[in-house]
Parts: sequence; structure tokens; C-alpha cells
Amino acid sequence: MPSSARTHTRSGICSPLTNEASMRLSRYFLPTLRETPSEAEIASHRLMLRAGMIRQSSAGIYSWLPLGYKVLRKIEQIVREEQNAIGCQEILMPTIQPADLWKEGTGSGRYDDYGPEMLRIKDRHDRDMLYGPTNEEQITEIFAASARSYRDVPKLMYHIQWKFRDEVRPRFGIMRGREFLMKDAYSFDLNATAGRISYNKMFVSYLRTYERMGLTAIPMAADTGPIGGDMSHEFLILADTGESEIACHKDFVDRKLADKDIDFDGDLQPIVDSYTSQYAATDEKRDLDAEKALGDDLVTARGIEVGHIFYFGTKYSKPLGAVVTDSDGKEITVEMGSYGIGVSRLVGAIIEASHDDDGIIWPDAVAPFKAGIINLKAGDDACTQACDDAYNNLLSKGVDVLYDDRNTRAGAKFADMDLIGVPWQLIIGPRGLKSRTVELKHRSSGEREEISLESAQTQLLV
RNA sequence: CGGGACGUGGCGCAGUCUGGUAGCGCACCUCGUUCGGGACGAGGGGGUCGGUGGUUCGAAUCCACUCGUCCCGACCA
Repeated sequence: MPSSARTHTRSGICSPLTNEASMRLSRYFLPTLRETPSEAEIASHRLMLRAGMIRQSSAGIYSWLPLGYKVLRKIEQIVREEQNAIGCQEILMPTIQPADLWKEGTGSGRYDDYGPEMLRIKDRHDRDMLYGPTNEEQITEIFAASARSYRDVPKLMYHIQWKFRDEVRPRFGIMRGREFLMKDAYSFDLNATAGRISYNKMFVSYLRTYERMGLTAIPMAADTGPIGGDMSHEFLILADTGESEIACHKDFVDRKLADKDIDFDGDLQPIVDSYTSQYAATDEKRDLDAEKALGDDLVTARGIEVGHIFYFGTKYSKPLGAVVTDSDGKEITVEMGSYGIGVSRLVGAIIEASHDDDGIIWPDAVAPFKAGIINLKAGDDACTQACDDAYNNLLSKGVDVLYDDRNTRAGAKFADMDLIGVPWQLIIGPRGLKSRTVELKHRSSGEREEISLESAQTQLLV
């Protein structure tokens, strides 16, 4: 690609690396709201509406506007990269599934159990279909149809797809929608020992995934259902407005993975053990004796579930006939696990964990733009020239930047930029330019520096 | 699914009790003065009150039904 295609003029640019468009705000569809729509109660819902990220279509179903969709894709991409990093392979399964996959006799047998939460549809031939609330049946059928030998396992596959659960009571905006974007992964192994290896990969991968988003997620033992054992964990992040009460050892609160460079083919059990050996429990799993023993090390807080992994053995492989032949020529029903991350929910969860009275405070990794340029006086030639130059320069260096070039008052620009929560604000006005300075404001700390335009731009390149 | 609310220009609300064909703030458009944390003045556009059916001379207001949305609870990524 010729370089001229990358460094162009006034209409924003696509970085060849990220394919994320920087933007002049005068051309961007960013319908911010000064007042909160009355239906929004919690912070993330309020702020997502006010920041022009989403609009509601019907109860629990939302459209994603440019700003919101950009964040959603950033989160999705982090999830994708971390799944790929453990050898989990991306596929894409349909949203609409044939009911036979779920019915007794022809499928898993949970068609009747699932209840009205599953959206059932008939096609024109009067065949029963459904909008998938999850994909265990589908992936198992795919695997079963082609896997023959023990050499075909282990396998890890995932997809990132919209799901639908017809919640009785959708609420909290995107956090508890009926339609939601979810990463769900599935593991296929020859036996439980191998299954644990797959489970551990996911466990550690999840810790890394959330950490990359600027979150501390705490794994907590969850109900294992009919299988039993210790192979089901929910991952929760702490937020004052969280949906459930949790209790854990205080070491979890800011815990980071000690080893950044993990060998996923090595033994992950010690890492998993280092997490699971410490106390952490959701409301229904709390153990008061254990908590008493912790004394001052106990922390109680509120949490939001952002992931759930579990191992379910042959629950689906058996009815759907996912069988391979082992080295002795014996038929083995494969052992499976499934591993979910609520991608769209994470957008709301991150906001719950990171906002203030003025708006959202995006962690760097998921911020829709790295920086915003505020032109304090759009009518001033010198000021506009300085802003244009800074914008074009940052673009050419690959910095994703939102340039507020609108001809509105400064106050409105400050308010909008704080609301949408980009990490850095480059504030340029005629007054500062007289002494060749601009203001660089850091959204999360609130710190402002009066520095030269050049050094401000240099800082944004880091 | 139980309990509770609400539905009036894009957003936030008043008007409903005590029927007389719609109002305020913000936003929007024009002009002028402004312009470093959501300006000021003047002028202007936009709604027939979620829908349907009743009562009435007359309904945003009363009655019935219906649709939608939100909140609490049970349930869940």
C-alpha cells in the first residue's frame, strides 16, 4: 500500500494495523445526551446512553453506535487474541439452530427443560428452530461428525457470536440484555485428566484476558452441577454497583499474574492452585467458618460476573455421539468443557468499575480512542492550524485520536470529552499558544500539564 | 412469573385529581453579541398527549381493553 494512502487529509484515516478510524468529531455520529433518559438506573446504562454508545431497540436489545461498537470490538479482539494464544481455534456457528439438536432422542434432550428463556421459532416449513442461547449441542455435533480417533483430541474451539436468552426481566442496559455477545469455547478431550489440562489453560487464559483490559477478575468456585468436583469457576470483577455480594481474601483485590510469559503447554496446575487455594466465594457459596479464620484478611465487596468456565464430562458428547477410538481400539466418549466470556456485558462491567461523576474512564486497552484533541476556539486560524497539525501528526504516527473540531463552546467540548472517557485530552487554545503551550489532561488521574505542543504529542506516542 | 410505577416535541418534566382541542427547561434553526469548564438577547420550527374502543356538546384529563418501558423480588453471561 502506498504511504499516501495512510497519511491523508481531513476525513480521518484507517490505520493499517488496527483498522480503527480516527475521526473529526464534526463528522462523527456521537449523539451525546446532557440529561439521563429516565429508563436508565445504573451508571453503565446511564453513561452508555449519554455517551452515545448504544440505543435501545426493545427491552434488552440494543443497537451499538460507532463509539460503543468500537469499544465492543476492542474487547472482542483482546478475547480473541488470548483464546488464540492457548491454541483455541476460532470458528463461527449460526445464531439459529434446528430444535432437533436439543430434543430428546435426536439431540441433547434439554429442549423441554430450557423453558421459555429459549426463543423458539418456526420456519416456513413449520420446522422447529431456535435462536441459540448457547452452542454446546451445535459444536458437539460438528465435532462428533468428524472426529474418529484419539488423535483428533485434544481440541479447543471458540466462537464469538450473538446469543439470545429471553430473560423474564431484562435490565441494567447491556449488562443484562436478552441479546448479548458472548465468547463461548468448548474443549474435547480423551479423559478427565486431559480435560483438566484444557480447563487449566482456559482458567489462566481468562486471568490474562481480564488483566489486559485493566480489570482484576477473581475466580470463584461455582456450582458444578451433576458432575461435581472442583471444575467450575465464575470470574467476577469488583464494582460497587455489582449485582452480587462476594467475599474473598484481600490478596485478590489487586492481584496480578506473577508470570507474564506463561508457557501454556507447560504445567499450569501450580498457577491454578495458587488462585483456588485462597478463599473467594459468591454469595451462595460463602463459608462463614473459613471467613472467620481469615480475620482481617477478609474482604467483602460486590462483584459482576464476566466469565464462567465449567467442565461437564460427557453430558453432551454422550447423547450426541461424540466418540473417538482410543489406542486400544476401544470407543471412548469424549470429555467436554465449556468456557464463556460475556463480551457485551464486559462493556458495561468495565464502566461500572471505572467511572466518575463526569463520565466514563476507559482503561487504555479498551478505550475507543487513545486521545481527544479539543480545539478551544474553532474560529481562530492559528489555533485551528495547531489542532489540525497535531491531529494529522498523531494520525500519521498511528495514534487513534478523536478531534473535536466542532464550532461549539469550550465547556461543551470538555464535558463531552470527559463523558466519553478517552484517556488523554490534548487541549489547545489561543491563550496557551501565545506562550507556545497546550494542556495535556489525563482523564483517570485528572492531572493536567501545561507543556509545549511538541512534547505533548511525544507523550501521546508512548 | 409475583409486586410497583410510568408512557405528553430529540432529552428531562408540568398539565390528569376539579374535561373546555397543549406548556416549561435543555436541544434544534436564523441573526447579533460572545467564546479556556455545557453563554446572552431577539426571532423561529417541531407534539394533538402509546394504541383502540367507550362516556360526553367537548377527552392528554373520566371508563374499559390493549401495547410498550422501567423499578423491587425470584432467575441468569
